[in-house]
Amino acid sequence: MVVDCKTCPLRKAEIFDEMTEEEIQFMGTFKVGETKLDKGAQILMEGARSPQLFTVLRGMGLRYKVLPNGRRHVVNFILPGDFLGLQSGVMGEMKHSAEATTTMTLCVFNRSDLWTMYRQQPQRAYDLTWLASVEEHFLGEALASVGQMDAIQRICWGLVRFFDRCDGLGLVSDEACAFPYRQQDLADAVGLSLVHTNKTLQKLRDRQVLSWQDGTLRFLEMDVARQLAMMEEDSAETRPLI
Amino acid sequence: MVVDCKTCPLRKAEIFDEMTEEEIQFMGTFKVGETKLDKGAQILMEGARSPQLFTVLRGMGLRYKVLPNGRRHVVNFILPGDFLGLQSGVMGEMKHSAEATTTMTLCVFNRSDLWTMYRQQPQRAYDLTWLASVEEHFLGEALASVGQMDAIQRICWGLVRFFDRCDGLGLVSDEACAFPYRQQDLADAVGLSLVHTNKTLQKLRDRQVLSWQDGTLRFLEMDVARQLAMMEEDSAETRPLI
DNA sequence: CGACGCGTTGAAACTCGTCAATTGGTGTGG
DNA sequence: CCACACCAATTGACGAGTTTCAACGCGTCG
Repeated sequence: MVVDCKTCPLRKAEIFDEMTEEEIQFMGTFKVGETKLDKGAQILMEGARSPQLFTVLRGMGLRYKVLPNGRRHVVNFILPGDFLGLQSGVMGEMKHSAEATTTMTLCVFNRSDLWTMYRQQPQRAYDLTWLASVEEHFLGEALASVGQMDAIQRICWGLVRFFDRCDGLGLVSDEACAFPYRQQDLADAVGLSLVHTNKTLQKLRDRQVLSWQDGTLRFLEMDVARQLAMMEEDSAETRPLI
Repeated sequence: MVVDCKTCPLRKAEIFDEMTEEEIQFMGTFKVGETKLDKGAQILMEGARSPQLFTVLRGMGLRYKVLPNGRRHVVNFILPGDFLGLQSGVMGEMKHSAEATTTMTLCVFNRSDLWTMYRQQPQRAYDLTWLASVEEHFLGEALASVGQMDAIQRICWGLVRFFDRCDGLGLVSDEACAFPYRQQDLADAVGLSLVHTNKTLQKLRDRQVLSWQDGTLRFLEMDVARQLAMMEEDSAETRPLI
């Protein structure tokens, strides 16, 4: 039942870089197993020193931080191909938590092998830095979005961003993609209250910009949504897959 | 006039990891020169493909993004020891701009030597990933702060964070540190309007939590400020210096 | 001297958060 | 099979927090 890296279905997605035979070979030895998680399960906990790193093979989840006052901020949505635990890998402990929103399957790697990778596979090491940089870039955009936009713009931004990521992974069919989260999750991601998020979604539905029901997200007027979100057309740059 | 890596004054700061002789040696060959910038000068421009990377030797600045609607978000304040241009180094182009707030001196590296570093100095490569991870961590905190806190909390968060960074660099003396920015910069960093930032600062002054005048920041009640910012005591973890 | 940048202040308008109550769907136990 | 609890989505009302507009003071610079 375990997926062999050689035939990993994720690599087919257009968003990922090509990999050499040698790299695939190496990833095969790096991977030590798979984990299957039920929906709602915790993947990582803030402050934990997990000895393991993961790549999401199937399913969706979310990363979040909980503030001392009890409020939660959703840092990002987790999609297939995402690499989890890099912070604990290099910094010693996780700086945020992660949980499964749907059932998920994760490829498991040993943190202790990370250093081997840096010595023996400089290209893969470079890719890891790349990933961290991409994440930094994303968080920078999220920060600008939450800091400078109003409710409608932020909601559009969050949903368009999610849609584009799904698109790159080939998860969009018929102009629609799965969005298995609750309104509360979206609210915590863009820094709005649940009630206001709900009312803003209502406006976007009324204006025929998008629809979201039964866990399915669909943009009826993508160009309007992009304009509201102040995002360019998805650039379709490729990125590494670990 | 050019500082030799062997005698780099920055390395003395307690916040930075110890470096081996070999690493210092390598950095000496990696460094190709220095640049001095006047206040207000652009360091990096969003979208640019700079062939150079920098480490801040002296001075302060800020990183920011400009949104299509003209609004600006200050992503972070730039302090000595910060490494600039990693995104353009690994991803091809900068995802934000940076400018000097005071006069600055930068160590200059060639982007083309980065790959050599990955092949020959895995420890330094690892450090680069660490840096990107730290930055990601910081942005995650900023995101949670801007997304979930009110004005007083956000302002405290931004200023305490800055103060702690200065502290780690040995830039705090007499309980005070330099803060050479405008209120507008702080406002753009925490996602508030200039006017409201001003009034919130007034409250913090009235409550005797902090003072900020003539470019000098001082906390009169640091524990109150930390509580408002919902931050723990500064953990004094060390980090690599590139 | 006048222009300009930055900090400051007051008032009005508005966005957004909180409180409260309702609906519909789902699962569980009697 | 129904009663009940529970969760997510929804809606209305109200008030707090923030933004925007406008004006003024102060210092610097040409």
